[in-house]
Amino acid sequence: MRILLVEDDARLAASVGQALEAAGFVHDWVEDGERAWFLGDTEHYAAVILDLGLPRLDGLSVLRRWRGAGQRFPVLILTARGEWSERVEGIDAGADDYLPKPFRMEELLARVRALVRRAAGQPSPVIECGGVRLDTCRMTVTRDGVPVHLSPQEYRLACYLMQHAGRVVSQGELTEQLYAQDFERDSNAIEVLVGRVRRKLGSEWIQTRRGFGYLVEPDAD
Amino acid sequence: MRILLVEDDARLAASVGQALEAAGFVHDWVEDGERAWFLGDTEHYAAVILDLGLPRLDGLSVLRRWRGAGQRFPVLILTARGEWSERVEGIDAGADDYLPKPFRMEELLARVRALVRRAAGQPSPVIECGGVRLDTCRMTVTRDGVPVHLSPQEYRLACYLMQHAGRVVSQGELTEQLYAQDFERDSNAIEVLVGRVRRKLGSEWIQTRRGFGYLVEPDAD
DNA sequence: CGAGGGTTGTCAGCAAACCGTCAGCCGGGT
DNA sequence: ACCCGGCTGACGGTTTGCTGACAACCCTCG
Repeated sequence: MRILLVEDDARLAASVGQALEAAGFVHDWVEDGERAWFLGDTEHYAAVILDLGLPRLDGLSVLRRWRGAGQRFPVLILTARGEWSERVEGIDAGADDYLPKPFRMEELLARVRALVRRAAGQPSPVIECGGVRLDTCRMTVTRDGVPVHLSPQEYRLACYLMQHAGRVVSQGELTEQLYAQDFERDSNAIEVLVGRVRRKLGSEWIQTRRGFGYLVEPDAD
Repeated sequence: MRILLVEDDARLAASVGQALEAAGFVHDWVEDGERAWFLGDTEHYAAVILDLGLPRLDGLSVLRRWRGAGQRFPVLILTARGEWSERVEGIDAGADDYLPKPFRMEELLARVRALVRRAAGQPSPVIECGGVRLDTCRMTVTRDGVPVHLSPQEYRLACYLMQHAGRVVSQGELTEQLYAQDFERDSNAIEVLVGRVRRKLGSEWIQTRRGFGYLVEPDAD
């Protein structure tokens, strides 16, 4: 689950980044609007955390450019003061959520989780597919009611596949979501990871669509 | 666009209702959690505005019940105090957004608009022609309900023909679609491919227009 | 500081699937 | 009958994905 963090205050960015990693997200951090615009336009993020006061290119302008270019990823806006007119402006510019500084790190994480979930069309924090239940708040996984221990990377893979259950997810997409941008392209790390998750959650749980990617079936509903 | 408003303060409900109507929404108003739960489960809403402090059945419980029952509509939570732990709890219970009282009516409307916009559905990813059903998300194909396995290239061919059902598609066009530009011109690869697909999906399914190309019939509708 | 356990990417070997090629066949239109 | 466009079965080189072993790395604990 890859997040773009746009924040020029290095200290704040560091603590947010740390919290994101601890919560199981991978993140890229940029400090100015120009670079944010470029990355948002070229990479594929599950969500963006966007500070409004930025050097070089203002946050709202970046957001409008993204939306103008058809980018759909959810955006959470951070700003120093909770001026309500600014909130409306931000939301109408295409933001999906708004958080005034100062904020509790827990709240930021909850909102990011909610955004990612919602963008994946999955409003509940507990996802269930084929006997596997994943609680995104507690970061726990059970299979047929039995707790299963997944390593962080395994958890991220299972989580992403479940959030996109019913859709084939390519290796490239997984690589983008699970690793930072400078990861070596032709590695079989994903295959190995899939193998490890299969061993824990059942070999049939992740299906292979040869030549296209992987798929987990959603529960009927 | 129908909105469910769950709010026990009659005065506030009236002014929110008025604002919603002015913004072009139709709304139903209920005052207690029991009735809210019932309506949310039986009617179909574009979004729900949910107050947390409710008589008879608490707002968070209502939300959890809805989500437990698989209801997907976006929910915006209202609550009297901006207690951060409550926000986290609400969002993790499956809410899509959160607004502390007191709030500006404009901000509420902006958020509701954003929620409705985001929840708007996508077109169906399933194509069907002559008993063959192709799911572009799962990349699966069934014939008369029976799953059929197609290789990547076969899948692409079937997909392209179905997307252009009712039209004759030439071999040249198929070559352009399925292969890189430098593909050898006088190869019978397409013919072989068509043959393989026919064996799996029925020999009549792809018709030959000698000298022109291939054709699959669209379903009448 | 070092041992030990857990995590995760790399690598090599393997099995299966994939897919273009080819040669020969078929069948309809002139 | 003849020809040309299309069909088909067989073949094998290549690609793809899976797996076990291994090593680097990062913890924690003694």
